[in-house]
Amino acid sequence: MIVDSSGELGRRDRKKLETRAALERAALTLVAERGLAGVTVEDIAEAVDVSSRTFFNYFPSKEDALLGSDPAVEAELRESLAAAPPGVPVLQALRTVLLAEAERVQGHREQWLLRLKVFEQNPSLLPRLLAMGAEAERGLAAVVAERIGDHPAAAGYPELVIAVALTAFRVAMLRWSSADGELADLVDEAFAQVAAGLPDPTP
Amino acid sequence: MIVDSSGELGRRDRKKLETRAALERAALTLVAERGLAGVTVEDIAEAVDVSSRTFFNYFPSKEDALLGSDPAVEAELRESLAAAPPGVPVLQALRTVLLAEAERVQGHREQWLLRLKVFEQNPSLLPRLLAMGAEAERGLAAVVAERIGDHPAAAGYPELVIAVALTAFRVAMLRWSSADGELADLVDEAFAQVAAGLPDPTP
DNA sequence: CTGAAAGTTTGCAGATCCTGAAATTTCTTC
DNA sequence: GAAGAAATTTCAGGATCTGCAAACTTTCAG
Repeated sequence: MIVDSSGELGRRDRKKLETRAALERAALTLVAERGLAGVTVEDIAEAVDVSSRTFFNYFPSKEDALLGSDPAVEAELRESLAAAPPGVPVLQALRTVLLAEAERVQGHREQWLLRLKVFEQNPSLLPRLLAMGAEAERGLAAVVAERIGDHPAAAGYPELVIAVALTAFRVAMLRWSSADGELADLVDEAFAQVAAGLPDPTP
Repeated sequence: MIVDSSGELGRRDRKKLETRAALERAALTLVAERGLAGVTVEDIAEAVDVSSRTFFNYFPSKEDALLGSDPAVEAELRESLAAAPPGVPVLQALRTVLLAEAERVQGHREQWLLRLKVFEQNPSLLPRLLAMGAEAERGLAAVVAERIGDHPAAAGYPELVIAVALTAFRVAMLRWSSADGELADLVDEAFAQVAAGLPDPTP
């Protein structure tokens, strides 16, 4: 990636990003229309007017084009978490970080709703959706371990708190996809329940 | 499935179960030896001396043979949960149910450790591992919804508590795979932390 | 402007995955 | 045993995905 002083990309990299985005868009819309099995990689490549070999230069599989996973986002989550002031409890820090992420997702509402719709209609994709979090988990758990220091009483805590936090986020997203409202509110609500120890809701 | 009065299976069904188990075993050991990419479906079928088409009669994909997922287990989890006495809080009921499940897993320690080793060495399988829980989630969430009744304050609670509980179980399993000890203890510990609202561990 | 370096796209060959359909074998039941 | 049900096999074929080398585009230095 070549970046000039003002943060602009060169033509080459702009084209790359555009191709990638176009492939994602095409994959999402086509699969939304015809279902996962009704769309071949060739169809997607065709729609963007590149060879199917090129598709595989960008995504390792058809499913991956639908995920919208972005290594840059992961890295940013890690950095945000690491940047939280020392006194803040881990769960609280995660809540803040993921609320910011929720705002971002909300910013691409259209695309995410389409994506979630595709996931609903093609349950075989759910694994990948969950795994998207899973990849991030290791890295985030390492940040938490760093943060709380290394002592026996904390064994397993980093993995657990990260896994639970991402789970809360995911559940909030699925809720958000089937009802109107602010994703951030749903995320916040989920964290509140987790922080309270998930007591039975009182009618 | 034909079951005679004493709960025994006929020859046909015994063979089916045996074939299925043999395919799982072969898949696990071969992949543990050579890695996921180093083993073809044909290799697995060959090792069990069936045609590769038969493999696909049992498992929809190579990965699925490694999962050890069992619809019967899911059903049992749902029933156990539904059978918990009315007064018990949901999280507590889940703890009990999953502790029992932990004992069961511990009973197949060898196979599960091999399986988890395979997962570690082939991260592309992690999605499926997570998804195994995901399939169960819907059903379990429905049981929880039934249990707590339907009121606005509880929106999203069933999905959240189930997702978190299964996450806790999964984290405990991963910990268990890399250290000796009782899985049940690790599960219990994880639930205790969740019930306490995941406070920072005190050094 | 020009040519070389670097990076991207493409076509192609080929292994593997997975599915449908029909033929064959194995098991159950009468 | 013979009929029928169920499982397995064989076969054909479409789709996924990878490696490789050729062709093309962009970048950049001179």
